[in-house]
Amino acid sequence: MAIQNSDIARIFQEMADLLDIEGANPFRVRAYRNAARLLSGFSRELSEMVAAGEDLTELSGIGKDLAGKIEEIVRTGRLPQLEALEERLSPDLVEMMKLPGLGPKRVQVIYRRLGVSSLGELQEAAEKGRIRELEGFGAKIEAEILEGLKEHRGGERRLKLAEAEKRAEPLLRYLKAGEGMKNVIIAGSFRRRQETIGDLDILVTCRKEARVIERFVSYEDVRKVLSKGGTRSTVLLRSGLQVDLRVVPQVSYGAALHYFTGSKAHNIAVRKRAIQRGFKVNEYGVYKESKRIAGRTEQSVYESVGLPYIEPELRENRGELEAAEAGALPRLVRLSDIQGDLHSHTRDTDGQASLEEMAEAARRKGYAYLAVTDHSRRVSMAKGLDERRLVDQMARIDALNARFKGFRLLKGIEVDILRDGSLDLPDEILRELDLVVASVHYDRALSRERQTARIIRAMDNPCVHILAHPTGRLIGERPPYEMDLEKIMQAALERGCFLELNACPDRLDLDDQACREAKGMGLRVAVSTDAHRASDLDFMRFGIDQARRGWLEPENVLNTLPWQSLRKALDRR
DNA sequence: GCCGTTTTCGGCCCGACTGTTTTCAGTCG
Repeated sequence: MAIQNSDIARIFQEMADLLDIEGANPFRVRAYRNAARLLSGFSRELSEMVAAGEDLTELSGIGKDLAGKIEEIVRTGRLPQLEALEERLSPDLVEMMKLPGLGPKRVQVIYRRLGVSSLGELQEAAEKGRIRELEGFGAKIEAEILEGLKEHRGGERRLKLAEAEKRAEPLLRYLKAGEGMKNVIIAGSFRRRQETIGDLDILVTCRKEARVIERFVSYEDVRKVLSKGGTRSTVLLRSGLQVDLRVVPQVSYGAALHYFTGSKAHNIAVRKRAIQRGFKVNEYGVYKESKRIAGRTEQSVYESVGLPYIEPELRENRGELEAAEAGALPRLVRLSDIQGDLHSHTRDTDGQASLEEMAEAARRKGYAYLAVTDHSRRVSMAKGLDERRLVDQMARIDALNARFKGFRLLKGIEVDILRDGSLDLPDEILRELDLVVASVHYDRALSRERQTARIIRAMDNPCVHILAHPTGRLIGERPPYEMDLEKIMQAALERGCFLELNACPDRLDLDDQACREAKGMGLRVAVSTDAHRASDLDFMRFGIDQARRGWLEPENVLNTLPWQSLRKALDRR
């Protein structure tokens, strides 16, 4: 198994943490952290770039030294410098740094003075009251460490965006109902529409700052107030979700919104531009000397650094500033561009609504079409359709369509890709359908080579139009199966097939990086909900969020096409 | 360790809050 970018990123991250604890030059530490962040979100595999002899120092943040280390890791899977550091210190110290209240400096003191090098020893030292005796420590920090160790066992977890929305809505309603509240908005990764959320960052403008904070900490769902100041507070909700709230004056709203939306990397890049122009950007505004020259709106912040407005979904420092500079920002696809949904299920298999109910729900959305793509027979658990039942469903769809004007149900199937890459239903019947979506549900554990070959073989069949949930991942639960996605994308492009961005918030498969890669090679993506009930059609907006994070424009999305154009696009002959 | 329309040295994003101090260091985002 080749070294993946995430492996290299993890090694650099650990290097950074251990160097930090050791007291190394903080900028050297930052260089490792920057590199780790860069690599973890990088769409091409470094191992392939190394194999191709490409110059890694072309990447911003990677110099001669780090390029050499990357090559070494790709070649050997190891980094001797990290092993030497682990030898000198202890890999457990990295875990310690994740506890609240413990950063590199305090971990260093605990390690040096008490000889504590594991979480178990840390717990013992804290319980014996030895932490509080250390200089710069006290009873509070000691208690916090014990508390943190308890939480740590639960493991850190990020909420899926859809779950975060459910928790955020009542809190937002509660805050907005307060007296004198102007703007109340969730910033952070939530606003950037990242697929998972670590915490919520809420921004409020209001004249009476103290009142906002008071109202916030007295929300009924607050389990613990972690910090509380004049303009900022952090609480832990009963669900375990951490929420930060900041209050800023109205004149700073845009600057604060920009600041707290992030990402951190994007903000740093914007601030660097400001410095080059002799300005300073912080959460209160853009300043020349001590005079505020912008900050009421986000637009004004970008203008001050000579850029057009950049949509939150793009703010990851993955080239959006350069694109903005060049006037080449994408016109991101919007929910209103979507003409229909190309993946849905009914009661005939494992869905919960009838054909008619699904059609009505799609019509209410103003769609021009909805593809009914129930499972094929192999998925017996879901009562997958055989030929006879599929023919029966097709007849019922024809009957329904006769009643509709300006809308049609598309006759389709989600046909299983069998172990050898053949399809679960014969071509004769697949040819009769408007749309064939193919997907993998079984034999997920094949080798990378076999899985890739299997999927490409399925697309060799000219009946197949769309590869559904291409990587099979379930966010936070199941990793993608081993496969060469780039090769599959290339194969799809050559064959006139499309890949799906499954909009179900548990999947969001393809992810943002893959979408961007598809766009780069001219491969269109179908954003589909995989709805199993009428209300699931609303998942479309999560798909659109992810598509926007992947820089997709309307013309990169298959189902922005009206039916007649879509029909032509699906024609593989 | 990286980087360069103030370049190969000397910088590197910035402010709030907390706990432990008695003016500040460490952590966090």
